[in-house]
Amino acid sequence: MVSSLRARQKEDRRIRIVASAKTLFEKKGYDKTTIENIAEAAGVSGVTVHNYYGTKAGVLLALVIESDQKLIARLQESLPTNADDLVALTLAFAHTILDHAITNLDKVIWRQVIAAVTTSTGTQLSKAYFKLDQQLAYVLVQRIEALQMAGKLPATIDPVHLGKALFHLQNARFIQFISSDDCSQAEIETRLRNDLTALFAVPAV
Amino acid sequence: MVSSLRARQKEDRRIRIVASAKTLFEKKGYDKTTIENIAEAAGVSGVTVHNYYGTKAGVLLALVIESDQKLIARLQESLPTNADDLVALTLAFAHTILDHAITNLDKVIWRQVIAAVTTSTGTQLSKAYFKLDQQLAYVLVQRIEALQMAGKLPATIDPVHLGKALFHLQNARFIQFISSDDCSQAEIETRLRNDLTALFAVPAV
DNA sequence: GCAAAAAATTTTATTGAATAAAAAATTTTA
DNA sequence: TAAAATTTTTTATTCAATAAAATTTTTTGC
Repeated sequence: MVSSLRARQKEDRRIRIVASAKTLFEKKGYDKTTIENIAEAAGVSGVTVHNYYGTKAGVLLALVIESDQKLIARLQESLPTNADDLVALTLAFAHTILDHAITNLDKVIWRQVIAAVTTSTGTQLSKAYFKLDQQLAYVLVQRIEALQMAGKLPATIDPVHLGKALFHLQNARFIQFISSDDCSQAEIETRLRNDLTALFAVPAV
Repeated sequence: MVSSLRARQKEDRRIRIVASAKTLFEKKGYDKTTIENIAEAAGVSGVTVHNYYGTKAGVLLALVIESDQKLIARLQESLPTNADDLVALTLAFAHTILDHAITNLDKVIWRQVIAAVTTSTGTQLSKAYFKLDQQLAYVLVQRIEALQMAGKLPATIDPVHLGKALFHLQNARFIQFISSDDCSQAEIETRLRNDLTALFAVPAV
């Protein structure tokens, strides 16, 4: 048997639960959507939703993981391999991420995502999320390597260290972006630019 | 009246609630401590705890804000004004913060703090928390200014931008530290050092 | 093809967070 | 000291989360 009836049914339910949740979160908002609402829309019992995803935030995380996989694909093809410099590259990277985030979910929901990821350390879903974060960072690392190959960065720099540092900085600004209702995308990109300008002006010891 | 009886009683209750919560969180852990437990220990009703702090996480936040005020004081006197270079300064800054964090609360509780801060955007408590974060960042800015005055940093650099960037990076690593049970303080400090070394090796455009 | 075994879902029940409204108690103030 | 104002407590409800028992459905062995 390639995949048992049971496995197919399970997969089916997973898909229905996540799809129903996405629709409801968008329509009613995260807080006003109950597990029971999701369960009803998906045609399962509330306890089944818990059995599958543990918590309401777990369902949200599953949904974000799906969307993040698309983001990585988008970054891998759209992020230029021949950027002029590191500032331009990092800003393009951040721009794509912010853009993707805000077109998919609103800030209130993203806050729940951050909260869910930090509190549910150790679970399958949070591990999957962190893995995607690593993949995201690695896209940047690859472009930095290309930049270095093109002679636009000193050969002494470790691209992995640099990529991770820039990713963390971008991520910190991302969290700041979603944490405040009145912080525009343009504003956060300006701040990131200021970060980079200041950091790169520091001479190596 | 300097302070009415009512105001004094209110302040008294606040103190009792936060103190009881701290004791209980340490003894039983955050999850196993109920609002009712805290209320009982503080000699008030459960609803009063809600009226005062909104949520259980709100009580935790109040407790962290207290502790963070001490941290700022500690940093202001102990963080050297005559550091050798920016790497040493930033690492000393991070070290003090990590040290303070881990001696006051365990990682599991810190995760709840991060979650609470991100989800409760707009509340009094989260505003107070962000304000302390700013003060923390400003301590670093001041030391960077001193470094610049001493001729150890180019005069063209904006100390505010640089300080904020470094604070965000430090904060990102702090969150990574508390997000994993098997990530030592030494390990995170090494990572931060790698971040800084890589970033400062990038030439200005 | 059928019956026993295995697996998964649903039902049922409980705890605790969060919130709202009414009731009760206490402090203020006139 | 009595009325007014404020605050806490009581009471009640919704929903997340979890556990255990009961039920249904799929597998598997014959």
